Amino acid sequence: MSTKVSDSTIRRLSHYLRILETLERSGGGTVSSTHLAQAAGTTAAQVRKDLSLFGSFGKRGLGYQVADLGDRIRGILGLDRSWPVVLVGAGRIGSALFEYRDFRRRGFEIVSVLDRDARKVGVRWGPIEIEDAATLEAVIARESVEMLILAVPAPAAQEIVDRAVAAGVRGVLNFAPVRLRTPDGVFVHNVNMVMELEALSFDLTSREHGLEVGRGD
Amino acid sequence: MSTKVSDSTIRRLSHYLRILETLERSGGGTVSSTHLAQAAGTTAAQVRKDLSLFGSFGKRGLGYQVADLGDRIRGILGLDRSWPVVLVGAGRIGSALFEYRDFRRRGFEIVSVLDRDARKVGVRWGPIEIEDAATLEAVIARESVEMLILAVPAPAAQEIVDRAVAAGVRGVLNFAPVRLRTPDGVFVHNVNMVMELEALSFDLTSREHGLEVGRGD
DNA sequence: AGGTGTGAACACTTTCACAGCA
DNA sequence: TGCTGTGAAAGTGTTCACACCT
Repeated sequence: MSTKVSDSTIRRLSHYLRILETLERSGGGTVSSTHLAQAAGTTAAQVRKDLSLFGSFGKRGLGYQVADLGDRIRGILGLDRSWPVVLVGAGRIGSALFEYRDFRRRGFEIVSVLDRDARKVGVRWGPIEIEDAATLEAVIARESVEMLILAVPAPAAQEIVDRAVAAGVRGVLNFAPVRLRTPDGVFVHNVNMVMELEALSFDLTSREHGLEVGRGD
Repeated sequence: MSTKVSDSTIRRLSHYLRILETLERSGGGTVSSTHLAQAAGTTAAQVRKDLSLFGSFGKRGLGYQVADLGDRIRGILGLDRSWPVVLVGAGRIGSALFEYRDFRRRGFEIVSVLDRDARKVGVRWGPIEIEDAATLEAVIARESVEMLILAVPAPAAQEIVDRAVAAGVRGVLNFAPVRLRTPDGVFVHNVNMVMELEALSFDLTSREHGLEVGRGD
């Protein structure tokens, strides 16, 4: 029960959860791995393998209880609680993230926004007032924050992370296009939109040159 | 030369390219796979394997010519051209993406922004005027666009994609939290920020329960 | 010596196929 | 019968180790 769990499995669990929540809203009942797989764009065997890494949640012949499975996955992912998050960087991306409703809906609450720019410090964003990035450590302590969203320019990113980690942060969602160095026990997930467009560019380019991938006609 | 190339390889190529461009700016010369690997956070063997999928770009005993390797990777990724892109959705995320400088820097140019909301249509964003989403097909034809950035609410996403694909779009960067259905030959890459936070939540939660991962002390 | 290119070994992930319970 | 849970097989991706070129 404490073996290595792959990143893809976690992403799929997150996806299953989204589907289960839709089902919860429209009544509940039970789902089969086949149904979940179809909705998530994977296979029934994959769904069962993913879940079986954490326990036996279904009933043979019946499937999974929608509400129960939802609870289980929330438990696995650590979503049966609320996560206070600090956002560093009040630029365009930071602002979009701050307004992003789905974060709060899932229990991630941005409790403080910091920026280095003196012209931004003090500005109100809804219920929050932008604070000086110099006070990062104090804010992390004050809010007991373990997660940080980093939306600052690349050159500033590493310094902020170093300070945040020293102040107790253990997880970072990084939007800056740099590979951050962190000690063991600190987790970084990167969102790099340029990289995604480049992957798309590759897909379109290779197809043009005529790869196999198949259309058939 | 036309074998299957994994997604991870493409992402790493994109990363190598970023490093090479930094090196280009600071003089050029040559790099070894070891050096590249270190900067990209991977292994020398991995770098060589990745590159060898596309050809032999290095000189034994010497390494890779920085400028040349950059050109090669740009060629592989299809970045030796400019890509016109249509952005659908002029909300918070759309706006942040529109202002995102790194897109243009890499040859992705947002040539048109569309929105369904009549109050947004006609609004100027710098050199561009927001157009009505109803004209999607016309815009795609007019601008000869093959790539779409989707930043609309989840319920609207599938319809936009269907229409865009029918009008000739072959690649979509999707920010809506839904699995899009597309025909063969159309590529979709998803950016799901909630999913990333949930993965972080899992990381932090599992560590708390005491997994192996190792800190040692 | 120094560093690439690559087959072979290894590790990890996904799929298969079926035993077993409701 | 229907659908889960899971070992075993197949498939993918990564690392090793070394021949070979400069």
